[in-house]
Amino acid sequence: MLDKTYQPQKIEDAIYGTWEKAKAFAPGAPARAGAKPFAVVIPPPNVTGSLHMGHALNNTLQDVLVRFERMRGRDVLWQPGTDHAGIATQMVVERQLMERQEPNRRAMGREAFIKRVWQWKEESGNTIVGQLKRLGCSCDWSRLRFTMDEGLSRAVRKVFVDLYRAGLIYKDKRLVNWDPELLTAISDLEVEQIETKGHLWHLRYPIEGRRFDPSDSSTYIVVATTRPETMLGDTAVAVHPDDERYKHLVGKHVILPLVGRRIPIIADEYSDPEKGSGAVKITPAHDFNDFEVGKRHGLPMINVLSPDGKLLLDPNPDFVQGIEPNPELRALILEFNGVFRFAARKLIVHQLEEKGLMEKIELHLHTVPHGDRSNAVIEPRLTDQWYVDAATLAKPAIDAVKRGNTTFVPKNWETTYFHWMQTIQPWCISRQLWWGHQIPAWYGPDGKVFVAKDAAAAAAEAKQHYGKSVSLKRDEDVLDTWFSSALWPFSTLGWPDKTPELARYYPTDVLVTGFDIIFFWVARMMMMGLYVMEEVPFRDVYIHALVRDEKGQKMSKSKGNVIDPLDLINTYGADALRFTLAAMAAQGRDIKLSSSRVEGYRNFATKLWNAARFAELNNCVPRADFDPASAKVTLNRWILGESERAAAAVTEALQAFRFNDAAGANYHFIWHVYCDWYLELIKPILSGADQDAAAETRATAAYVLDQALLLLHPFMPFVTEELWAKLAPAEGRQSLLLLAPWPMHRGHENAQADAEIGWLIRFISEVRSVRSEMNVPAGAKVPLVIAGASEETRARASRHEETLLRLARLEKIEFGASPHGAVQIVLDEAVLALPLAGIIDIDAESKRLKREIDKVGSEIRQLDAKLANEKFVSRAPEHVDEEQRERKSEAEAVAAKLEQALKRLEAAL
RNA sequence: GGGCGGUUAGCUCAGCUGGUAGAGCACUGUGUUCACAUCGCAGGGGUCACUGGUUCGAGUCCAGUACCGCCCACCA
Repeated sequence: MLDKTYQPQKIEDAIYGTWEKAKAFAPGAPARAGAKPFAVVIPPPNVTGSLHMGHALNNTLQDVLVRFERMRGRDVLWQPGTDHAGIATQMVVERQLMERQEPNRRAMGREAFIKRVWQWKEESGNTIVGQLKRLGCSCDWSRLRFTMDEGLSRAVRKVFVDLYRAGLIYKDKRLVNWDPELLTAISDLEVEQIETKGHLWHLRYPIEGRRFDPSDSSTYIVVATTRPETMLGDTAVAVHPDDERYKHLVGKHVILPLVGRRIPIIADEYSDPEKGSGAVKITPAHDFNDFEVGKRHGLPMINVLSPDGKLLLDPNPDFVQGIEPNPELRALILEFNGVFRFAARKLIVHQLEEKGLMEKIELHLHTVPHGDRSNAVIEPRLTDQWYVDAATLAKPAIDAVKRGNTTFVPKNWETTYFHWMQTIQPWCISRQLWWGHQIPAWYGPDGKVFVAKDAAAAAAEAKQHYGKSVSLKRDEDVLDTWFSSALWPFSTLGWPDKTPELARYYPTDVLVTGFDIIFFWVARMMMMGLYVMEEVPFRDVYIHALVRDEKGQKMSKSKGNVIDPLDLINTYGADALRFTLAAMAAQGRDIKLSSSRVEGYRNFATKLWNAARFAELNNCVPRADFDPASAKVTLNRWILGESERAAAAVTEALQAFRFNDAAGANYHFIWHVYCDWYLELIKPILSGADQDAAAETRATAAYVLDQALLLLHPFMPFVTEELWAKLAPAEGRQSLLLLAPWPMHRGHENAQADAEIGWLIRFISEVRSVRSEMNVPAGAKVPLVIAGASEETRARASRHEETLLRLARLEKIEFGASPHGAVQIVLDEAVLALPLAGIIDIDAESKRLKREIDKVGSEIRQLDAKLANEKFVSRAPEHVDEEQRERKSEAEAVAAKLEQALKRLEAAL
């Protein structure tokens, strides 16, 4: 016996255990040897992570697709795994060390630290795997991979070496985005531009050879800057070549304040006469634009900041270029050195003000680059780093999407993809971290680099190069986490080995991911997949929304607005959460999740549960010998057709990634068709005298419930699997629902049955509606007279008499003339009359009829206008025209009947 | 500065290729009929942001306007 209500907590774990025990998620079952493969790689969550709403959405959608295709007979591989998430993980462990007051990373040394991270990973790294299971994900966990597994690491090294040899990875000294807190370079994508209220300082740079006088503007040139502290590294002032204000100064020099360095005034088109003062200070070592200007003009590049963002003025020839070191300068260096960059800003502004070198200070709104992990202000910094020639790799990746080898859903994301790929910059892949794939590059005594798959290979190369064995030093840096993620679709399948899985499941079928990582991940998988495998990594990319809170805010711990999916699972069950997310997946950009929605779908699961309970109580058991095509009872023929239509709708929607439509079709069919109507309508049959009809109905009810479980399973796997098992299964029926075959179209629709049951439903609805409107007590049974009934109506009414009596709460049904003082309902050709004189208010009924007449009347007027319009008649397609005419004649018939009804009523007065 | 998206019932949102505006929640009335009160039945509520255009016909296509949001970009 089923419990009275569905309690997900009681069964979910057990159900999942059953699936795992049956190894039901594993691909390659003998039964599917000839089947077409269907492969999906999971976007690997960070090992540091726990399940958040974004994961819940992402993995629900994948699981829906995967379960759908598995049921459709495909040989499904859903490849799971986790990502080592370099910076994030390293930060977590470092924080842990700090909290426990243990020696920090540097104190314990690289080897010990990495060991510690691994230890942490083993202990708590896979919590998210358990959480994905709670969500119901049917990944093949036996194939769980981690980006730092030996196999995947080997793939990383091989790709690095191959790209290096092809000239597509190279080392370069240029400005990078430097995070002064994490002490590493980061890629452009990891920089967030944050709008900040700042200042624009207008500095006076004295012109060489003219005695500086604050009141004489010809003795100096004004430069505007948002970063006065970098002036210590200035090596030029640039003006636009066509700027008449400054033309005469080009070629002259200024004396850099405080420092005393002599720097040129140069003409460069980078300088924008509209901005600031029109003259701009050039600091090639601390600004991306200035770096380019510096290269064009051969300017020195003077670094004035330490890696951690403190002033660092080395009194070496670089810094003092063009000046003799002098006591004053030495004093300045002593004062400035080691001052943190923001304090240095104040210090320098103050000193300039004192010397009359500050023209003015304006408030200024501008964007300031921040590290997305540390949130520290990023410093452009001149360093040696490794780069991927992304522009070259991007070309085939662009073409593949243009040719349609990979398709984005929704399509408009392709625009975003193209735009970024076409303007792609070199990808900085080295990170000054410890946790990650150490770069397979070794340096000889003279600094020559040897890139090889391992130390031995590098040593061999070096030996050949130097003619003797030398000791090599390995590059200390690790690779950007996304480098290994980019290989995910093939590295998880065993590449570089030629595994059977690689041959069978690459390219994968669909990638499901959020739009926030199109650049980070999707684009890079495209580039690497095409380069390494010479084939796109996936055919479709389904881009889903971000989940936000009820107010549309991005969920974040600091805002405290995080909804934990596990809380929702605990309260409402995994099925309810999954169904909610699928039902809301249509939204283009974001999903505002509210728990009332989840609660509503929990109720839906309960509804289904109770429908199953009804089936159980009424002995509706699936029968192996039941043939839907042989059903005779109209009601059964109708629901079989409805079931077919629902199956078609769900199938079609899922094929088109229209998750919300698929969920909606299920919801509507199960609740509003099967429960609201079918189960109510069959009650009289089940308790009726016709044993054959009752038996057929029991079998049909069970069969259609099975169909519903099948169709709903991808969305609500737990409750459906549980019910599948509990409803005494028919022989030969697949014992696990998740492996059962998806409903196929068999053509059970029957127009006659649809018409008859449609009539029945309208009959009941109309009577109920009028009863309610007329305030007829719900419990009161009233007689009903059908006037003007056709033969068909008479037949239908007698066939369904018991049902009508029960559901419309009627005392009896008679045929004849509409009695006086009755409430009258127009139903097709007939009039349903409820003789309620004495119970109801004749006046109110008269008003009701008049309202109805008005409504139909205005519809007729509208249709008339349309049909009288010559243009409509001549230009609208025939079927539309016909439809309108038909609608009009129907409306006119109804109007006539209503008029008659009103007359009869008034006659009674 | 570019690009993209949003504006539909009190709230959160559906509405694919243009042809009588939908769902969930909330609300109102009513009901303890033997699956379900996590429920049933009935109902109220929308000039689909605004302006113009295309069309026989526009929530749906086009142009523009106004707010809101996101992404990208080196703007001193």
